[in-house]
Amino acid sequence: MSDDPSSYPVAPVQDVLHALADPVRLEMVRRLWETDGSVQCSGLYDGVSKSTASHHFKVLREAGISERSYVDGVVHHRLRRDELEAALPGVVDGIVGALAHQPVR
Amino acid sequence: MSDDPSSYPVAPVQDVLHALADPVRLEMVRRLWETDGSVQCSGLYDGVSKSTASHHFKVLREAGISERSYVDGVVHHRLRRDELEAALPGVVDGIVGALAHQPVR
DNA sequence: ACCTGGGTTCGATGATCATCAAACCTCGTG
DNA sequence: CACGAGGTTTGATGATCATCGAACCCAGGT
Repeated sequence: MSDDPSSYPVAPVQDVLHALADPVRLEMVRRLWETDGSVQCSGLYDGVSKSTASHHFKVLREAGISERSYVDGVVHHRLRRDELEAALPGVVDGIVGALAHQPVR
Repeated sequence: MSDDPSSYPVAPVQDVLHALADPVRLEMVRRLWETDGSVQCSGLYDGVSKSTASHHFKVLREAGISERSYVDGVVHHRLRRDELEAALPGVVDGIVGALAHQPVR
């Protein structure tokens, strides 16, 4: 019912960093990263409630990191790779890459 | 007085991101970035008190981002470029690069 | 010894934020 | 229409954290 857009321009670096500096959101981004295309909400988190997850999706969206779409009446998310790469070349790539080499938290 | 080390290993990605996701610290890193070598504390911030700055230095140090040294009885800081590049290739580079292209906050 | 300049630590305060449950919305299907 | 599955919004709560002043420490100089 809200009329907030399904995507925003990539926010200033600082806001993007803030969006990524949370374990739940970082994991969401990690899962989005390894999926080309879009994923259903429910597949992007565990360990937190639906409402908390929804909050995190909003933060990611408003930072211009992810984008929402409706597929078969169900909400999907995808990573805005190209826009991110244009605004912050190498950054998300490097972050997700480093995530792969370190113990899960 | 404290006996905390002058440098730490680069922390997990998430902690590094948290350390960078603050305007004061990000500016400190930006200034360190454009200086090869070490800088005196006082040259790395403005707009906050000494105690606040000291707090931010500690966060950066504990995340393994910067390193402390004593030159002429005065505290200096330098960016741990190589260690950061090894742990998070392209990340700090990309962040500071993006900072240059966006309005100051 | 006294001061001063440059940093740090402590304690307190206010702001931000992650989290949840409950109510709500919106489809699609029986 | 009623119901349920999947998300969102709201309001409240507790935790984290940025910020400051004040006290402190540690050199150098006078």
